[in-house]
Amino acid sequence: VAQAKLKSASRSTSARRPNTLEPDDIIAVTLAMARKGGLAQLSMRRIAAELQITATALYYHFHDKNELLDRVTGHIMEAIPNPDQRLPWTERLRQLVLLQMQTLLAYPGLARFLVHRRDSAGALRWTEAILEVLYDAGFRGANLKRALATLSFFVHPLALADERPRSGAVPMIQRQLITRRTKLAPNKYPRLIELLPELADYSYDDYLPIALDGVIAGLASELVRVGRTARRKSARP
Amino acid sequence: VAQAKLKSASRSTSARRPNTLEPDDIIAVTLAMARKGGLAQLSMRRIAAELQITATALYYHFHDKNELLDRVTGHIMEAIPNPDQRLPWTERLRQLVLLQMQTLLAYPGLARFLVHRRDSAGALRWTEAILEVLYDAGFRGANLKRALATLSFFVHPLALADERPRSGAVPMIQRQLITRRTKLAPNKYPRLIELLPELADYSYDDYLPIALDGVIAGLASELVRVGRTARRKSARP
DNA sequence: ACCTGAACACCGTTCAAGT
DNA sequence: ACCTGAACACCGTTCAAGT
Repeated sequence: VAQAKLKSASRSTSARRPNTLEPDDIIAVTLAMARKGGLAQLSMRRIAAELQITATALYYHFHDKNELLDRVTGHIMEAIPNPDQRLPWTERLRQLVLLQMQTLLAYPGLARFLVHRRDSAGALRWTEAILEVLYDAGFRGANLKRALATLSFFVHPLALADERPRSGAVPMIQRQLITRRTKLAPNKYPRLIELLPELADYSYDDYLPIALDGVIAGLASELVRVGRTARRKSARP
Repeated sequence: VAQAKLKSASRSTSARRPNTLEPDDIIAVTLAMARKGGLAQLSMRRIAAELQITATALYYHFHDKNELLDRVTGHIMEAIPNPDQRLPWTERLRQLVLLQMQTLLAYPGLARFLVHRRDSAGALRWTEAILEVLYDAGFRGANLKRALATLSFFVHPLALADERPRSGAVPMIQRQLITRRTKLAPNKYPRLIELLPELADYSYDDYLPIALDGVIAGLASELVRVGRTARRKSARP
């Protein structure tokens, strides 16, 4: 969808000079590459090769790699649809955060870029989307800050990774690997060894929605408490 | 502390051949470099230069960079002290997680390495330390899994970064940067612009303990609910 | 205006060769 | 046993030169 928009935009602006390489073409190609292998795998030389130009030519259109990635990640984050506004805010927030996290996992290196460049288009879009839901839910002032912070600290560990996992469900504690390791140091990880049978091979994906529900429930209880206090205050005078 | 332990270990094993470079010497030097600039800044060539050898010499002592970093990060994570066991488990967990997070922030790139190598000594130490507290608190089986998962999803966003921030308190939403950006696209981030005055310049560090308390409170309520159910079940027959 | 080519200062890693 | 040196296949970026 985002790619199609880019293609038509470049075509209309380059109507007079059809064979000229436009910045939007570079972004579109980079976006396609990112979809396949994530951000971390992108290099100026690889992008240039895909475009059949030299790497240094890219520097004519963009000041540096960050500027190009800023544009690309902006498109990625803007492609995340906003959940239906008529849903209860808890469900709306749940859907939004799951979609955002899915996107961060689909593009390894994206989360790191957004944190590194907190003023990038993608980072602002992430914030804006969450603020829309929180505001409609009734969060204001200090509570809004707190809610935004709480959601900022809710990060899928695999969003830290630079490679896309080959299997769908990534086990947090992989019995094989741990067993090999712990055999080398049997008295270093007593609890881990003892609890391994009940912990082994559980995946992040299984517990993501559960953990998220916990976070949202916490936010909801904050909001209710604030609402009660506000009503009491306004009723007194 | 960890460095002193390494030094003496290498001295005792190399008593017969005092001028020989030991793997522990390499680890000690790498550890010192990591303390100054984080993991992300370490390269085989830089480590070798500090040791006054060639980069390729390192490959005689370690199979690859990951093996060296595995050892180094193991020492880093093992240097985190376990909180006093006599404390209430909620306080114990709070102290542990704050210390762990402080360590991850002190060594940019460490969090990413631990996620990338979930069977590394450092990653296992992280898990072991948390399991010790959760087990003593009374978490078992599915609840233990859930608690561990919940804590896994609690990640400081700046742990994703590769550079240590120069200033102590890093603002999540920096008024200057955002204002510059949003002026270029005034109708793209309506909520962000509207709420900027009340959101601006608040730091992650201010909200970290608050967010953590929320997570721990959630875990505690889980534990209480489970305890009640178990007592009811055992009282019935 | 738009792009190339050479160059610089980096990476991780392999491998034959030296002592 | 322990290390060097050359080499390979990469990086991001600058800058003079071409058309």
